Amino acid sequence: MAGRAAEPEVIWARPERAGRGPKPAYSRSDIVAAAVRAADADGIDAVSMRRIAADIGCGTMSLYNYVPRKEDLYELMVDAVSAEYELSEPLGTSGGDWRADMIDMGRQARGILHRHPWVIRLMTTGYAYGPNALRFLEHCLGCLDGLDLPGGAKMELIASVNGTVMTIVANEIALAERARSLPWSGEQEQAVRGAYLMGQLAGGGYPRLAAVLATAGAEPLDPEEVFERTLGRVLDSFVP
Amino acid sequence: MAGRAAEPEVIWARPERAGRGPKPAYSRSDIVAAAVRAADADGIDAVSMRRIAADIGCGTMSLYNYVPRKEDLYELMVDAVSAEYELSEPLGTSGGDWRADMIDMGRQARGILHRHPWVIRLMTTGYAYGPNALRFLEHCLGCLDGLDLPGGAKMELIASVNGTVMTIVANEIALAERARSLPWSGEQEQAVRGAYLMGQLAGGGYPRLAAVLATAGAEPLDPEEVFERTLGRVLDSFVP
DNA sequence: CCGCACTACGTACGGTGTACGTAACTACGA
DNA sequence: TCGTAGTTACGTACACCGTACGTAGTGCGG
Repeated sequence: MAGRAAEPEVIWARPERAGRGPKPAYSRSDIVAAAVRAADADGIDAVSMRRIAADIGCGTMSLYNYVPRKEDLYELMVDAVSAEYELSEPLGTSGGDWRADMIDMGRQARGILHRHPWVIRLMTTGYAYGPNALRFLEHCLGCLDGLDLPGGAKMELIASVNGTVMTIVANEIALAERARSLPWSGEQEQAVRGAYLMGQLAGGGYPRLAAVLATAGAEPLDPEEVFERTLGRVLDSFVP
Repeated sequence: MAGRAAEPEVIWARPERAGRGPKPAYSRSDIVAAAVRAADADGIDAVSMRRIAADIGCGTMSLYNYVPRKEDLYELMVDAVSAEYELSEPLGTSGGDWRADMIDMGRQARGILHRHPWVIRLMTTGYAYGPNALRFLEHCLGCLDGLDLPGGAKMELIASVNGTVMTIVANEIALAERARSLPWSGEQEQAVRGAYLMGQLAGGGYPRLAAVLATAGAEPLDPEEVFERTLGRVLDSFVP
């Protein structure tokens, strides 16, 4: 019997190497790195077991010795990417300014999500408790050490910052990511959708929306500015 | 030549019925309704062209006369579901209290997302400008009519409310949705993951996290309470 | 009334995740 | 020390996916 039974398990609790058989020719991190590379280059849908196996240079089914199911590979990918956080030790980089620390975390998260847009799709499907996620949480709690807030509220603050960053970046990259799976270019898509929207607005059925987009939509707003402002608002909402 | 060329187009601009040939046997809304039913019942991954065709009672490829690509079907599904908003006419239900109106919108959004959890996956991939989305935006702007805020800020407020609701509900249903694609039950999954987490916390590597979860995690917190509190914070962050 | 755009549908292609069987190899228990 | 159990690698096969393409029939616009 080759594969182990389909018992409930968590990938993090599964040892990478069992003591018995021949030495594995590859490693779990090789596989995850290849998957991340593929997703960065061609989107999450391009991550297939066959492609990764080809990249690594092994047979497709050999991967299942390292990763029991593709879902687990996703989970490993998300955690691998959250290793990119630079978590200054032992506390925040600002020497006690929790607000600056959380803004730094938000900016870092934004950078990570821009480098790996597929993370958004994966994270909305659930997993967020790998080793690196735990280190991240612990670090954030450390930054909030001096803050006079109950523990639950601190967790909510961290979750709000993360969630806000994710939705903002999701908006920022929506068009670009969507264009990846389309048979035409992103510019064409934007043009066609813009034309449709303008046509609808010209119809007069949405007067307020038309007014807002006519004035505010005249010059496109700076993404950095929106990001900083929104993040600031989130923090203010916890400690005004 | 049967299919039309792969030119950039938006599903909303494509007329459902062209004047020339025989009367279509089905309708776009039939197909979308079947897709929504399938997604509600078995998750978004269960929505396949073959299954919908079987539900409808037609050949698989006939669907492509109504929906050029599956992505467009997704877009139609999202908009179909946003028709479930009850948008009181002509303004908010509260006679000028924008705060109550936006809270109502948030609660309705939460209900919709709980009824159709797959919407979260689809919306993070982009499309949000179908007819019902436009009606929703226009309505929200109407609710904010009396509010002294620039148009851009109003749009940010609406986006923040929507984004917040989405991330909250994503967390609320993460486990349940994840369990759908697993070969074991959600309870087993939760048990195994909880055990792993407890083991990690017991290791002493995450003292602050362990402390927070030990006190705050003793009795599980009420989702309604978290939702209302978070939503309130978002509104406060715009107009304190 | 003719022609053509449109409908419906079957077949087929290239892709997916992964169950299962086989053969080689190694570390442990006796 | 040696047999054997468990692990590794990998090929084959299955069921499913989206959809390109071809064909036949239908009914409106010129």
